[in-house]
Amino acid sequence: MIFNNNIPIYVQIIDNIKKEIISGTILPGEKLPSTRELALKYSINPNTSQKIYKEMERQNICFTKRGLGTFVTNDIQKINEIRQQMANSLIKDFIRGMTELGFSIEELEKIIVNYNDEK
Amino acid sequence: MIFNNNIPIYVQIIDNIKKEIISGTILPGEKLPSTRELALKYSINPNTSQKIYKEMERQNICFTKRGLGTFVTNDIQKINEIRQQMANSLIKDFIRGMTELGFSIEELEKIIVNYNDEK
Amino acid sequence: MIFNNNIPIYVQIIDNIKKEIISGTILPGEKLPSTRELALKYSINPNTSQKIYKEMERQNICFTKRGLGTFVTNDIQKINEIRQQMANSLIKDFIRGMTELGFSIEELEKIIVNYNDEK
Amino acid sequence: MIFNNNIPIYVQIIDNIKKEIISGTILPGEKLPSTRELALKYSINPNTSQKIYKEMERQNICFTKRGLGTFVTNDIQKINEIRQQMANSLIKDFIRGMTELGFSIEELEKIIVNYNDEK
DNA sequence: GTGGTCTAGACCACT
DNA sequence: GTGGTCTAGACCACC
Repeated sequence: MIFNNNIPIYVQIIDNIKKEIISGTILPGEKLPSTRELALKYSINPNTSQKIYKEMERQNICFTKRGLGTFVTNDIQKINEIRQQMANSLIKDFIRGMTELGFSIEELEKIIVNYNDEK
Repeated sequence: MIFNNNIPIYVQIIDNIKKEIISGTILPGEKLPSTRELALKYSINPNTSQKIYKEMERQNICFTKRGLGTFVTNDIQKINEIRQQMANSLIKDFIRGMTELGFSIEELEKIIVNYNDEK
Repeated sequence: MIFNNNIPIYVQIIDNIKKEIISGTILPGEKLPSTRELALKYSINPNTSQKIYKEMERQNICFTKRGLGTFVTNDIQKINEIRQQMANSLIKDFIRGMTELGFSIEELEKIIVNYNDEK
Repeated sequence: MIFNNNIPIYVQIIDNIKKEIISGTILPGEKLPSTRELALKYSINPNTSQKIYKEMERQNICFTKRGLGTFVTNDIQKINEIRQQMANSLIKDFIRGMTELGFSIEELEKIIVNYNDEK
């Protein structure tokens, strides 16, 4: 994984893990890698792994069982909620940004449709 | 102007000025405020103004005449190019983000159309 | 290091570091001194160090790992390219300047040869 | 004339006029343009013209006759001296720069010879 | 008055 | 400890 230097690494990895959870690559209730494994996987410092799980726990995306590891939440509702949150944030940013650049919603529709056709 | 604490002030102001140029609030070739004026306008330090103009110059958005001031580029092509660049970046991020969350392009179309209707 | 008062200190130091990289005093991929160390080394303000590394990064001479430090590029090709660029710029300026003063290329050859002999 | 933003305009113009004198475009004893004419010619501020002549006078390149204008020195020796000065400065900078980049004098000879052949 | 450079020093997030 | 940002304020050359 290549990191964008302007966004904290831990935020980028959290985002990545969230997407794996939402897309089903990681299932609800599944055990996440240990902090050491995570550190190896992403070539980061174990301290950063720690920070990642701590922050995800704070967001109720996962929970820790002492001596067993960190697990993805079982709450499917919560997972859907996260998906919706992330989507809304993307949509809002996109539309706000584009209208500030002088694009109308009608133009945005065309752009999306054309984008589909190009592919 | 209210600043988002997670993004450097100078980046936010650059974005703002770019939008003023794109929207025609500031015309091609027009003189931009002096670094001191800019500092007053946004309640920032003149050093930050300096950083803003230097970075914009690096992006060929403006140029400097020694002792006279900083001016928006006369190159209208360049201004259009910036608008397109900013738009493309927004579009790419949006579509990539949404598809990673499992949305299809068709769904994106519906979201945009609905967004329009809601208003 | 003694600074020439007519050229910004940060430009002179960049030039110096570039030469250290080209000559192999600093190796590709090697960690550069921290901004604070650089500040001490050259008796400059840490802000000036910052400016130096930022500009060098812009020129793809080095890259930054957050919280770890600034490193010389690993791209040996790039380093050779910089050497060639710096050389070409010197050659061009020299020949243009001398021909403007009315020297022919033949005369330049003689000057260089004599310069060698004088030593 | 296109100015390099990193060198004072007045220095660039002085350099340019010196070259015109050395190359014979402007003859010894010839009247130079008035400050106003010079300002028009180079699209600069008359203050800058003033500064240019003042500095050239200081270097004994020209002299002023009250009410008549500014004239190039009649002293051909002086003109040759300036030529030699400018040349020496170019040569010194070139050789110093190139040796710092690791080029030997022999290589410099080849570069100059090849440069000739390319043309 | 204008931008460019620099110092001094602070605060922050990241590793 | 590392870089990144920012403030405060100074000095300079240039136009």
